[in-house]
Amino acid sequence: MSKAFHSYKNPSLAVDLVVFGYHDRKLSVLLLNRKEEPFKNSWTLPGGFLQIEECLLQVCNRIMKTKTGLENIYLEQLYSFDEPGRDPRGRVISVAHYALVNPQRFEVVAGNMANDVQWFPVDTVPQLGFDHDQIFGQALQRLKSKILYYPVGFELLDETFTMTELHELYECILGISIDRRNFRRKILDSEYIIATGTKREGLKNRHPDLYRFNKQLKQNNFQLHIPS
Amino acid sequence: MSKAFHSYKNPSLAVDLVVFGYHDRKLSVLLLNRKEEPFKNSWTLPGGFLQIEECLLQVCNRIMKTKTGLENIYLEQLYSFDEPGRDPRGRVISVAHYALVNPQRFEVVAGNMANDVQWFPVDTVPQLGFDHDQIFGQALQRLKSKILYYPVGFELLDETFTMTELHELYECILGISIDRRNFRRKILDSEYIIATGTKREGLKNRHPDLYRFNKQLKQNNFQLHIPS
DNA sequence: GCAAAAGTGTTGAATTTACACCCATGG
DNA sequence: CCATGGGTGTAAATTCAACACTTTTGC
Repeated sequence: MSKAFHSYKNPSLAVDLVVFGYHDRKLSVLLLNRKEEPFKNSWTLPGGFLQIEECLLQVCNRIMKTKTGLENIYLEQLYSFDEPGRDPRGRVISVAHYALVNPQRFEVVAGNMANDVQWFPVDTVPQLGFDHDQIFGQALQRLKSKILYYPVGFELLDETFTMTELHELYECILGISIDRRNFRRKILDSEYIIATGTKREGLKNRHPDLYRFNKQLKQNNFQLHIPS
Repeated sequence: MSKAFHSYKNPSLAVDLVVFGYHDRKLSVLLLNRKEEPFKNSWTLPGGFLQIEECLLQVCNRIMKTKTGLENIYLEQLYSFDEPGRDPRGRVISVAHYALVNPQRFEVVAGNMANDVQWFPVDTVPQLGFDHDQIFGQALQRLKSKILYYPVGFELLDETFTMTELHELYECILGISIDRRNFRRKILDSEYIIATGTKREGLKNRHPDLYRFNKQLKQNNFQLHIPS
């Protein structure tokens, strides 16, 4: 290594996670109640520091597992936050990521660093510690944009789902109402989903068709238009 | 500070810049020829390490100035790259940014760290050192997507410009041909540009109207559709 | 047979595309 | 007066938006 390479002091590098889940027809985010200062007893995003040998996705997965008990979930890098005062303990740069989880399939567990772990519907999120309000807002914005042209929503549903469930998910995330029939046509034309040939049983009304996400999708031919 | 806060060794934090310029009807990128190992005499993106007290945009601006002589240019964060082997000197995580420059308005100068600084048309970029091929590719992709819904292209042109110049810029960046008349209508309807009322003089044909970017733009009402 | 949710199709409106003519300028 | 590039409009095709009836099921 060159001498110059060592002559820099480095800020701490962290990761913060915006974990979205869809539960009871509500989009929620997973928050931790901190057991220690700073922001003791405040709600914050799960996060943690990077060890020298780890890569970012590894850190994310480690934090997921140890702080919330979740494993094997959809993760995407969001943005790096570097405001000098963002962490009162010192200079910390955080590479924020967001994750999409189907909460039915996982049980969340508070790790020993937190008093509590809880899902908050996105419209009832309390004020968060650090700059996590900003990170959360940006993640929500990203999710809203991305769902319009990429089938990211399927991560939030079960393996198979009905058209109505997918429709409600879109309305919930975007916060608008979308014509049921136009939505169906749009989604089916895009070939993002495939009918399984089976129907959901045990409902008191007509049994709806079940679909699954088409993983062998060649390309993005989906663009949902939202009325302004 | 808590004890835990100090117990992490931190990787070096760097910034790499993909500087785009538009010159002679070509989209170009600014590359540095390295004077030192690693990748001595190879072309790379300009980049540098973050000092403990700097924020990311400050680093970008410092590198711009010292390595290329450019100041006061459009900058946007792209992505953080963290492959463990990406820098042979050790563990370096790079927060890549991209920049848009009007090369007419600036003279590029090689800093004392580089043999040479040069604009390369994006379709003739040589193989780059580090993982800079990947960073460059991702930046180009981002620029192509962004120009479809955000008036980012104006940073590459002069303060005032003709419709034809803007049209050619779009065709060049997207690598497609766009109907001149439909493009004009789309752009004018979006109110992204304002006619200055003056015309470009001194041409041998009809004098075209000059426009400027509308900086008091309320919202994004622009969406360029590209035929698939 | 009735209430509740799911499946299906059509029509008018808006947008996009394709395309051609006239105008201003310099030589 | 002519060659070159710049300005403008219209008609057809496509896509989007709005909307209503029929089917299946459990009770």
